[in-house]
Amino acid sequence: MSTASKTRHKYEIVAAGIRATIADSLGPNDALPSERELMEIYNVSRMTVRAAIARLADEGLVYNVHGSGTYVGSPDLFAKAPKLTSFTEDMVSRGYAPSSRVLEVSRVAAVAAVATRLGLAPGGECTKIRRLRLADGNPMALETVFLPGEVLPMEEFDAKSSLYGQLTDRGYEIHRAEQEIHAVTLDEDASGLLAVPLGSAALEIDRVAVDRRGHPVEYARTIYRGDRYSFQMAVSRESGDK
Amino acid sequence: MSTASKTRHKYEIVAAGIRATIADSLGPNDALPSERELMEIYNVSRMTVRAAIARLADEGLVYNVHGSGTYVGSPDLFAKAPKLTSFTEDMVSRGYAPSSRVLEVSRVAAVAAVATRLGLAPGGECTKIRRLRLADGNPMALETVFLPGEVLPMEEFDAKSSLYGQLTDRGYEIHRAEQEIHAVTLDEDASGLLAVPLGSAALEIDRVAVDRRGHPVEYARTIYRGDRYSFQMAVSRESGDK
DNA sequence: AAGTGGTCTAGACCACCGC
DNA sequence: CGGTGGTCTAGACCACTTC
Repeated sequence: MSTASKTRHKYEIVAAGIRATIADSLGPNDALPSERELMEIYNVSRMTVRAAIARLADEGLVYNVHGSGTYVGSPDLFAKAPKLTSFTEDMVSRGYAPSSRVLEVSRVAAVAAVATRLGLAPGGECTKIRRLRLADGNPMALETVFLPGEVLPMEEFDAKSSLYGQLTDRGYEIHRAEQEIHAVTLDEDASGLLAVPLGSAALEIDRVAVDRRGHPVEYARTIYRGDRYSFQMAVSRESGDK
Repeated sequence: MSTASKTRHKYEIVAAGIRATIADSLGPNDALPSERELMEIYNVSRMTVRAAIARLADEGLVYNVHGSGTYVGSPDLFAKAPKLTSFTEDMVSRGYAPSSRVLEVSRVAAVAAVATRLGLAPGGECTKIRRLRLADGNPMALETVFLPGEVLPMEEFDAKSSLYGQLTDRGYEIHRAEQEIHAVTLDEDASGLLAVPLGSAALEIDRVAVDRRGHPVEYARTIYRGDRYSFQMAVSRESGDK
């Protein structure tokens, strides 16, 4: 209730209003008022209504049926659109209390695999941060992050605050990322840190994050305990050209 | 070249034109003509130009910078938007020749886990299809699909043609899905079929696919060999409410 | 036939970027 | 400051669904 009043744009106001209507009085697959009705309700033009609905549809909250109407989506499919989140954000959204134990902060020369992903010359300077990530105090993941030296020199890293926040403050706002998800079995080192048996299954997520202009900002390799973590996402058919 | 001429809408024509321009003469991070220039080039209104650009931006082909311009995206991030694909489509896009060996087709009563996901009453009738999926003739994945009985009775299943195609033909077009990705270790049965050692790591992808109205059409559990398969996707920040 | 969402026009002003 | 994308209006016609 009484959400932030930071709604600058009209379509945000309309979207918030529709959200509230759904929460108050609509269930899955119920029809929303028609776009023309919404125009009158919110006293805006149709394009503004459509911008608001498009936003909600992106989230999976509603869906359109041409010639019929706009409907409330199924609750299972809410808010699962693949989104780029930090470990902290991810854990909070899952209902865990996140914390960290820093294992290593160092300045290293990029090996080929890292240099390629970060667009650096081989041997280029980068900052390496290795952290054990905890959820509700128990090991959840083992994360190794590489950042180009100029993005965040190791001396400037503050282990106590959000890495993404620090990057944003320094003018490197992450915009999108490419991720690759593998299944791996844990070696002695990783299984010890994650407190699971040697040979346990784990999800390894490799991520190259870039800023709005496509310049690499971060290469992160995170190994999640297979028994505690699964990756969830909603996908839709046709997002491509056809 | 000389793509299909089925471009009914103006924004599709504009999008195709921009695509061609990029392919012909632009590289990553080059600027597109401004929206107002594109209006004149294609003789359309600005909203139509923006609809075309929005489509291309969805695909990751271009990105906008407020106050500056629209630019060509980095090739690494092309066409990786998480998309709902069948195994066959997925393998083809990865450059493999897909094939299948049907292990089981049967009519079963839905156990609780299946009934819940498909929105059926417990014990409701459904069709179960279990297939070994091959890529270039070698085992890649083990797939178990459950379909509500009325969606596809087991007698009607044609092992030789695409399941998704059969569903579409019967009026059950899949629109979106929720997926959950786990890391697992393979038991004796699965490791034997997939031709890898017992205890190997594998990716298990559980998927509930629904039609445009949110009705479940398919529940599929697919176990991919960890040594051959990884899941790749591009994600962007902010797709949610803020 | 009536109502719905989908596309489209021809304008307008605002917010942001870079010189 | 001029140019860019972002939002917005007030209309219009088309394609589709529903009765």
